[in-house]
Amino acid sequence: MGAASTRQSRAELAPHRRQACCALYHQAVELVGKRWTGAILIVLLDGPCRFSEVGELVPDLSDRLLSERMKELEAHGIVERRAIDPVRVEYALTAKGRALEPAVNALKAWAEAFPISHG
Amino acid sequence: MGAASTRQSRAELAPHRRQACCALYHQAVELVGKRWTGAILIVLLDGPCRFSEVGELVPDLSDRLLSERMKELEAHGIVERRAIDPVRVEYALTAKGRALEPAVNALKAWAEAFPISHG
DNA sequence: CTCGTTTCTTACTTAAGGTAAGTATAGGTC
DNA sequence: GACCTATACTTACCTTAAGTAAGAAACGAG
Repeated sequence: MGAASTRQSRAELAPHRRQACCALYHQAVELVGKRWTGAILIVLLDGPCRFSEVGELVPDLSDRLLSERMKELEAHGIVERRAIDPVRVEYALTAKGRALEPAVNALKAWAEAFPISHG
Repeated sequence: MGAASTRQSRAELAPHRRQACCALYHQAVELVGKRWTGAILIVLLDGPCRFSEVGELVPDLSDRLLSERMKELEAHGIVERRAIDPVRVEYALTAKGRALEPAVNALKAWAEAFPISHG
């Protein structure tokens, strides 16, 4: 509620001359764009994967964050958790998760066409 | 360098059975997916925009973060800063920035097809 | 039964984000 | 020409999220 005060007066003065940032898109980009989430998704788009396999395939991702991100993605119905036994767990994308493929591929194509310089 | 140690032994044991998360894509998703960046981009894709206009169109985005994100996007050659006079400034996407449109549209389509529940 | 592996969890430190206020420049008002 | 408002930031401070390290529970191998 804080930034609103900075902007409040302006927002009232500015009429709807232009489309405001769509709320659904905003929520999506804040979730999918969260740190590590994009990397986890591209790995899972290649097929179901064990916890530790995802960790191996995403450099510098710690167990703690991987566990946290997986829980978030599961809570949003993007990945499905399949416990083989209490020790072995497999994660797979749901239909909702697989529907992200075009977006991921488009971003990947952009990344390869316009590589980022330093990091 | 920290999480690497957690994973080091495993990474050595696991051969390249499956494609690892592509570095270029990873850098791109970490930049574009950064908080507020996606929202700023969708606003600028609609056309060049003043600093305060972007602020009006992205709810709850503070001046401080808008300034920070704009600097980052400019540093990566995604937006171009045009100072009309010392007080008035306009931001526009570069060709590299406009090339993000398919990715943004794909994510927007996903967001509208599979709305996110709570937030 | 001890050892190693896997999937987390808890406790703690550091980096990023959020809030509030201030700064510099320009233009307008009186 | 002192005073006010608007714009595009900047600085200082505090809170939340990310990163590090260590360990716990559930098996399976030997």
